[in-house]
Amino acid sequence: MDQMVKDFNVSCTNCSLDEICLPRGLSQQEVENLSIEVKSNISLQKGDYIYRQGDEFNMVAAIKSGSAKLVSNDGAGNEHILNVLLPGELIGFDGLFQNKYNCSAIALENLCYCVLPVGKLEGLCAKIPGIARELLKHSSEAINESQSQVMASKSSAEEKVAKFLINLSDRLKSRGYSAVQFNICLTRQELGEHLGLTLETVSRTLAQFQNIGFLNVQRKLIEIKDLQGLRQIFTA
Amino acid sequence: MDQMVKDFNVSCTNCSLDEICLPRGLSQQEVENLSIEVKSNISLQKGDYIYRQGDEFNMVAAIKSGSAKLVSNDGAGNEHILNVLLPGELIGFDGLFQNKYNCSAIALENLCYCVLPVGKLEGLCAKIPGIARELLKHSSEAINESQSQVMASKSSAEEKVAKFLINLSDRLKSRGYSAVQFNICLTRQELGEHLGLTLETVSRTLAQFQNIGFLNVQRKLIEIKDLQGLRQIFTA
DNA sequence: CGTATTATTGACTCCATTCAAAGATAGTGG
DNA sequence: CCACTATCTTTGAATGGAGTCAATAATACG
Repeated sequence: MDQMVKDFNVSCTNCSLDEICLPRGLSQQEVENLSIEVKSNISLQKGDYIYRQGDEFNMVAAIKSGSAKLVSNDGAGNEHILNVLLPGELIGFDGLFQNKYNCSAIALENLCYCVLPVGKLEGLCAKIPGIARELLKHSSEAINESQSQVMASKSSAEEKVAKFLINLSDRLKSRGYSAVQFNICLTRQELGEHLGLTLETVSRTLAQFQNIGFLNVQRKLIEIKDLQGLRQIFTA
Repeated sequence: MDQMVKDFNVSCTNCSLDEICLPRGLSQQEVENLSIEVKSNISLQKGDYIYRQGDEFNMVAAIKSGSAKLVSNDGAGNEHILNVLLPGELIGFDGLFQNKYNCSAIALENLCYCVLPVGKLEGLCAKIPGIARELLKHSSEAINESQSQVMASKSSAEEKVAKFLINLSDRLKSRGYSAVQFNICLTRQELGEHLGLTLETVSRTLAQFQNIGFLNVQRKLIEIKDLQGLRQIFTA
């Protein structure tokens, strides 16, 4: 018996991340229109690139599972980890300005992501009323995020590490993961590159938090034992 | 004799800043459509607010003359100057995400600006094909700017001050002002709040640059005597 | 002219870096 | 399974750059 064949590709319309990803502010009809243009579930292994700094800007991507890092090289040989990305988060907006990516996106573990090709963007903005607003909103979120990082850069090592852990915890929680136990997929070196500290200082600060009783640290596995205490480090 | 009365309001169509401001990527027809919605030439005095942190997001603004600073308060009493704004630069995108401004914009001297009301935005995006792209591009530029500030925050006091001066010099030059002599409208305190340094360190670093022969410093008036030398501080 | 604000300069302190060494863990191949 | 290696992490000691505290100087402003 003939039957309509359902497309089994996970699309935006039935994605569990639709509340935190691009579709969050769109109507069901709009999401369906968006869904058609999105290439979903591309998978990568640890260390693989989603895109490279300097590459021509050709897509905006959404992390579907796993995590990634945004790495920027300033030309003088210094690498900085701009951000760590979790499922539902969008990347690539930095490439719009000069039509090439301003940083590299690299998988920190096995990872799936979706792609919105840049060629479809202008058409989508015309066809889907809400999409321009949502894209701008996501950009605005990225601006806010960068700005709070700039502000955090003035603070002490303890505050930096505490803020990073709390921020990660909050974001994991809002995605349905445990807020108190998680794997930071970064080495101490990478944590340092993200926070503007040396790897030794990161190590010492984590050890200190463990001694106080705020954390249990086993290499990359972090257990937050006193979220409140950790929070007070930078609200005090 | 009856004659068409020309509107003498300076509008986007005949603004000298059209190559660096919002209209930069739009066709003449598109700029005319944009121009209708833009309220131009609002003037302020030193210290006045363009908008305040926490205010409802209701417009994107473009500096027309004079300069402004973006100030963010982190709630723990720390103020940070996110950026200094020059003619032709757009502000307010940070407000899109949460529908309220993430920082305050304050005039550093007598200042004129134009306003694009947020209510007109969605309509404009639909009516003017290029406008969504241009807005996104400006957001992307803001992201890139913030990201390079994050990276710069790791560097030494000398590098920070040198980068700030070079950056300002470049932007002034592209706007037709002198690249080698200008008035930084910020106090040492404010410079410090922008660069993540104390006012004393800023003062000492400027004095040092003067001793080397890179600068002539007379309070807020800066003369760059050796742009090349200044540049080498952070390219070396 | 007097006051408030802003800027400079010096001496001392402290936090994070640097340098160094040793320990822990994961992965590989015999 | 163990040995071997590479990578990552921890910890200690010494150093240094920017912060802090304090006093003075220069400028702006009513």
